[in-house]
Amino acid sequence: MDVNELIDETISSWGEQRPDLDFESMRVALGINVVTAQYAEIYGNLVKSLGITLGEFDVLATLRRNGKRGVLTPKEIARVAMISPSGLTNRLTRLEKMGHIERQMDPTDRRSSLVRLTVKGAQTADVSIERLSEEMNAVFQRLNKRDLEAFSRVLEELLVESASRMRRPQLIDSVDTP
Amino acid sequence: MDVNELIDETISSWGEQRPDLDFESMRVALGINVVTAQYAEIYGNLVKSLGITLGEFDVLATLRRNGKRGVLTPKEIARVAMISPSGLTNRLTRLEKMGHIERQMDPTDRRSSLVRLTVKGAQTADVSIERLSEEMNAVFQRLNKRDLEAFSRVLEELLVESASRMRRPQLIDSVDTP
DNA sequence: ATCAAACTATTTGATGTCAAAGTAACTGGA
DNA sequence: TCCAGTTACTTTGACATCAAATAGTTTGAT
Repeated sequence: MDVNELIDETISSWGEQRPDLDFESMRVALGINVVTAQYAEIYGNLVKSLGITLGEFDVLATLRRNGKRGVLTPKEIARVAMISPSGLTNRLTRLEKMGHIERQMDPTDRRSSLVRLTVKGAQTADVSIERLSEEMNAVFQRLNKRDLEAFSRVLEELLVESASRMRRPQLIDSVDTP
Repeated sequence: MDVNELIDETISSWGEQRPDLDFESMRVALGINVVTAQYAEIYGNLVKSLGITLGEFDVLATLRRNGKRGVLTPKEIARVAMISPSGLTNRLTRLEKMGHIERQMDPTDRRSSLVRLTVKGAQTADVSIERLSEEMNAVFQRLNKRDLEAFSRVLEELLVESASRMRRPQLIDSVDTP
């Protein structure tokens, strides 16, 4: 069974079970989720053959965008790559073992360090971005230009909207816990 | 710094470093990723207060869509929820401990089992879907109807397109490995 | 009727992530 | 100068996930 049918089936069965609710937007929300998962796998496979994961590519790319031998602090990388400090430490450790980056002392702040791409790391980043951008362009150039513009507009609004809905209070109120 | 700016910055710095490549579609691809991550957090928080994760909700929802005391085999749940067999076993074990589901022997096939929602599980599924659909509708009703239609069209095409690009051969060809 | 192949769910082992605690270093007001 | 508070990264511990191996069951070809 095809993924679009799976989504259709989900929406229609919810409609039967809970006719009091409106599931119109859920179709879109489900679609976004599935699209993301599918392309994460596709893009992941493109860099897998270089021995890295998509998360590790993110780090290499962040450095590479800062120059051929890009240098950044872990803090800055974590901010741009939107990852937790501990997650970044692990990625850096793996990348260091693979010889893609080097960690140096920050001469101006001994708490901090400087992360630098090696030549190998820069090459890996370059090959990766070539493959990824080619794949992305191949996918998107097939789409209707006008629809794609509308798509981008909606994405931007969704991003802005999500920001305003992020931090909510969380209380434990399980259905059988008073 | 806002997420849209982060994406803009990423695209423009790639353009400087690799003017030979085309990053137009990458903006959209990045946007989809970030939108998904942000809403996963938002929706995750909505069910977190019920003591479950979004993945666990997926299982409860799959059962609930099959009836108030929905019954399905693990195999069928795994297919619809798009999760690995081992991942499902773990989710079922957690849900069983929480009292949301029961596992029974399948009388017609002793390799298999039947998973049934408890009353508590059905309640949790219902409260969850009410919150989630409300949140989704609140977000999407703000958007331009025509843009949203275009958005859905693009999503569908992306889903179809991804299917044809999924299974690719993978060889190790790291940049310094002959 | 037999048994090899296929199937279903679970276990195992490895990976990658995060939150929170820990370590070390910096900063600025008293 | 001192030191309380802040900052930067790492470590620890807990999870969730998957791929591969496993155990038990069913199926179908002979």
